[in-house]
Amino acid sequence: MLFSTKAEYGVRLMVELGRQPGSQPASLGSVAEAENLPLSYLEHLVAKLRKAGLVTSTRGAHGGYRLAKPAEEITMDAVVEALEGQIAPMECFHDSPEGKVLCSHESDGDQACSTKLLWMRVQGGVTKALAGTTLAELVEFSDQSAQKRVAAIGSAA
Amino acid sequence: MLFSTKAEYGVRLMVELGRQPGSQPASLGSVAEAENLPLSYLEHLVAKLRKAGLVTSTRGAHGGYRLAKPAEEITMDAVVEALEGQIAPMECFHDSPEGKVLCSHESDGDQACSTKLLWMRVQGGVTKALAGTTLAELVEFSDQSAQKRVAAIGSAA
DNA sequence: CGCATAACCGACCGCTTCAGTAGGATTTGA
DNA sequence: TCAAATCCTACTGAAGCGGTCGGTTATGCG
Repeated sequence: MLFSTKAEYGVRLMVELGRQPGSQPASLGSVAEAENLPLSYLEHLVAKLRKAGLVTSTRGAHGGYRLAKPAEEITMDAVVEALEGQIAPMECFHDSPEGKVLCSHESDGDQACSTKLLWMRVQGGVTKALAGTTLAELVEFSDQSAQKRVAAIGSAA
Repeated sequence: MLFSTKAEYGVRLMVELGRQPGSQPASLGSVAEAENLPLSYLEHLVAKLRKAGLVTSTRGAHGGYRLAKPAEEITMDAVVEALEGQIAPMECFHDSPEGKVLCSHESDGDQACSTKLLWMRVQGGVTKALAGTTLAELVEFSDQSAQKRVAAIGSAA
């Protein structure tokens, strides 16, 4: 598996917040119930999202979480990275200060290790997919399928 | 990390075999030395590659491993999949009998879970990168950088 | 004020995988 | 026969995953 359930649960959590009308905060409890996920585990995940500045929280009664930005401005690379940590295909891959991708096997100069070409392409494919998807898209996507369900029930009745 | 060192080491191993002149078998020991990797660990990896039909082996003295097919016909999705197992972005993702990708959260009908769109795109990006890269490309890539090194040393002397 | 409701925080736990080691059995060329 | 090699199984320490639990703090409401 490329990603663990942390990404899965976390994305579902974000979508649920995105579905919330207005900017009303949703309690973790309600999210956990809606998505059928363990509340105490979600607490860990939402903490990461908060530290990454993707959600804001209000404490106390009737408190909860809401998106820190409009869903259109939240791309999924930020969400997944907040949950899973730096996204790289391989351990020896990290962003250098100049933003370039370097393999730790190329100690100095322009010497390239044999796998670099491959991981560069994989990295590109993944980040393109993640950065090219906004939370708003996922919210709309899930709304559509919900409407389908309602329509099906309606026509059956 | 998307992949473990199993993929890294395994790909390097395959490249090393691809660099071998003729169809001469290379012993694991020589590969381990060339790539500076633990021999006893490579044994596990090469076993997976052999079971996947990517390399063939000849036992006994002067034995070793060679590619089962020309490097041009070996795509990296097969290699990585042999080493890491089925490549899917998420646990709930598996190929259905008809080849379609299904999420186990959509129990029946056309109900889609909110994350499906995202993982579909990620899956597409990764498989496109892996299936679109042949072992021959990586061999050529590593040969080029080796030539660069030789040239650099030559000009320095 | 007091209480319920929530966010917060850290410790712990069983399980699986990772990365590697160890030891031996088997096959084969010289 | 011996050395070199593949092959196979079992084991291990460390780390991450997927939670659980208990407790603390903040806040709205009656």
